[in-house]
Formats: sequence, structure tokens, C-alpha cells
Amino acid sequence: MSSDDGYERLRAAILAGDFQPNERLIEADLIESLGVSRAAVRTALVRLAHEGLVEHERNRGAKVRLVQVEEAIEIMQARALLEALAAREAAVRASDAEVHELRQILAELRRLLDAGDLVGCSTAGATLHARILEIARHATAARLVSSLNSQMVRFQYRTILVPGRAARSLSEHTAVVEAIAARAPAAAEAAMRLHLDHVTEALRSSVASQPRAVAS
Amino acid sequence: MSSDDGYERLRAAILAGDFQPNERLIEADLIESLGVSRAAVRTALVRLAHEGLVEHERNRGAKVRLVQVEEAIEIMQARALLEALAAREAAVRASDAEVHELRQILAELRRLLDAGDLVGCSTAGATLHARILEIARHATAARLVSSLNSQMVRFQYRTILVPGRAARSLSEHTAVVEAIAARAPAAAEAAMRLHLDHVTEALRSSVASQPRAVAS
DNA sequence: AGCGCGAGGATCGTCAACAATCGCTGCCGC
DNA sequence: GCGGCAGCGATTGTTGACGATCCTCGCGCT
Repeated sequence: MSSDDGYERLRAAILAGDFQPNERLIEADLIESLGVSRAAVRTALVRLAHEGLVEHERNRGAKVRLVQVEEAIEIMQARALLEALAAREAAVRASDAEVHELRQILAELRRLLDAGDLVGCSTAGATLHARILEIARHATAARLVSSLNSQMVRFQYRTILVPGRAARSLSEHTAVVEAIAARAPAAAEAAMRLHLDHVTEALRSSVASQPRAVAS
Repeated sequence: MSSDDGYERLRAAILAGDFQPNERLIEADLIESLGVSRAAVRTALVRLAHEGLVEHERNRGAKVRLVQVEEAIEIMQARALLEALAAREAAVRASDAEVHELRQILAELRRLLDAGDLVGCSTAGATLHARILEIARHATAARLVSSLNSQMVRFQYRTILVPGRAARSLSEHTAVVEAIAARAPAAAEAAMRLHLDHVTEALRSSVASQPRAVAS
């Protein structure tokens, strides 16, 4: 049981940003901080390496992987397609209760935007996306997106800070939800793709204006 | 070094179909057949489990995972989107030499079709897709598609056997290559997506007419 | 005969010690 | 003073043995 536990906790720690970018992950230290056996630490590192969260060099150990901006853009492109697929499926499969739930998240999003809580907006937006992925009942897309998302933590609050982005994001989200509510698969797919293409653009421009958010 | 080697060879063996579906993978046997240490076998199994090629239950060991038809269709849907993205990027990035190479593969494909070599067609088609992914220089899409492909081995020769599919496949492939040659990103993306959506349909229909290809 | 149950074998998970490798530091020769 | 090399500490990779868990088979009871 300790093996899965160690993996989960180490993953959470990396995602929470408890380590510096490129910081070495020394097995002995992890044994202490996680309180699990060395074998468990090693399997956790293998899994995280396969997931792309850490880099593993033979005889030189593991370090947390720093995904570059170009790669983040690639990831966003892939995410856009997969989430557009999910939106399409969601438009086919959503129950009335699920549509209601999406509208509630949208209302919360509007409230947060009025209150000027940009970080809250970002979090609620993530909730909306996650919920649509669940409604789509598309295990493959869900798995791939979740894996891609975990590599993007470093950029998660980046795009919402672009001036005017939050408001546009809300209207795009609204379009997606309304297309799902109207049971219009093609419209839902197009709306979601448009939304995420805009996010990608926001990421590009935020990078151009402010090249490094994290110092070493 | 033995650890990576063991992973590669076990992966190749599973992809080659050396194991029965749902066959248990017993560590002791793998140590013998692969000639690597037990730790290496264990890490290989962890990686393969994360990759979706084997299923791992605690205290009950690993077995090769049998992907169901519904999941194969999900995988094809995701592949369609990602390869369409790759085709778009390839249309932007392809050099003249690379376009020439794609046309050569196409010619080979035509030759094989005329000769009635359907399996050869399938293989050459896979080569074409792989080459387009390389030309796109999109590491994220390439990684995801490669992972998805490895889970589809069981179905790889399934769609080409649908009557008339091979000929249609050739004309669709031609459309993709010509769009790339014309440096037309949108057309390339659309053509690739159309092609793979047709493959998905062929998979669906082949399943309906012939539900089980592999007996236990 | 059918069913519950315990013993045994098979297999996996964990641990501690050992071997191999890497990076660094300090020494030596030029 | 500087470059190269040997030795050393730190860290990872590997091995073998031990304990834990699960499945199966056979026994006894009803």
C-alpha cells in the first residue's frame, strides 16, 4: 500500500510546486520525507518519469522536469483537440441534471469575474473543463488530457492574467455550455476548440511579454 | 542497461502478440525469458502498466491488457485529432525532400494495392502516418499517438480487410499528401481527419459483422 | 452430494546489504 | 598558475532473501 501512496504524494508535491524546477530528487531524501521504502520511491519515480513529470538519467538520478514554453504550446494544441472531442461527446450524452450543473459552474464563474477574483476564475474554469470531460464519458480523452494537464501546472495561472482574457474566457465558456445544452455536438466541438485556441494564443503572448515567470 | 533492455523487449513481445490476451505475466518467467533481473522486470511492468499495455493488480500480478472494441474506437477518435494536427504542422514544415519522400511512399502504396497485397498496404500506410508525424516535428502529438498506437495492435489489420477500404484509403492518403505538398495546413488537417474518421467507421462496421477476431 | 474451511503452494511486496557509477576535490607534474 | 589524474564521498543500480497475500485443492461436516 505504501507504494501507491508514495507515488500519489510525490506527484501531489511536484504539482503543488514544492520543488524547484530542475531540482534533483534524491532517493534517500524522498524515503525520509515520504516515509516509504526505497523500492516504493523507485517505482514512483519510474511512473512519474513515464508521465513526463520527472526526468530520469541512468546512474544520475531523477530531477523534476521543467517543461519549456514551446512544449507548453504543443500541449495546449493537443488539449484543444481532445477537449473539443469531449465537448462533442458531452453534447450527445449530457443529462438535464448535468447541463444544469454546468450552468451553475458558469454562474459561479460570472460571480468570480465580477468580484475580480482571477485566480478563482482559473480554478472554476478548470472545474468546468473537468466536468465536461466526465460528462463525455470518454475514458481515453480524459486520461490523455489529465496527463497533459499535469505537465502544465507551471503555466496554469499564466493566461488568465492577460488583460481582458478572463472576460473573453467567460463568454467562450458560455458558448460551449450553451452548445452542450442545445445538444449540438458540432457547435460544442467548435466552441471548445475556439476557446482553447484562444487560450493558446494568450499563452503565446504572455510568454512574449514576460518570458520567465519562475526564476531558478 | 538491462532494465531498459528488458522493457523494450517485453514491450516488443506484447506488441508482436507473443502472449495470449489476458495472459498472466509472471515475474519469475519473465526473468528467465528476458534474462534480466527481477527489479528490471518489475520496473518494466510498471512502465507498461502506465502505458496501458498491461494491467496490474496488487498482490495479483500483471497480465496483458485486452483493449475492448469500444475503447479501440475511442482511441481512433483521439488519434484522428492528433494526426490531423500533425498533418497541419507537416504542411507548414515539410521540406521539398520530405514531400518527395511522402510521394514515394504513396507510389509504393499504389503498387501494393494493384498487387492485391492488403497487409503490405496496411504496413505502408502505417509508414506514411509515421513519417508525417516526424515531419510535423510535434513531439507531444508524436508521443501520444505512439502510445495510442501501441494499444491498437490487435486491430491493426482489421480495417484494411473491409471490402473496398484499401482503395478508398489510398485516395484519402493521396489527398493528405497533396495538401501537405501544396503547403495547405487547413486542407491537410481536414483530409487527415476525414481519412481517420473513415477508418473509425470501417472499424465499427468490421466489428459489427465479425465481432470476435481473437479467440481465447 | 454439497458447502464451508483450513493447509499448502505460488506469487508478489519489501527490505537490507552489496556492487557500480558519477561528480568532486585535492594533489602532482609541467 | 594550470591541466590532468587518482581517490573519495555520494548516489544509484542490482541482488538475494524474507515476509505477506492470494488462489487452489482437498478434507470434514451437514
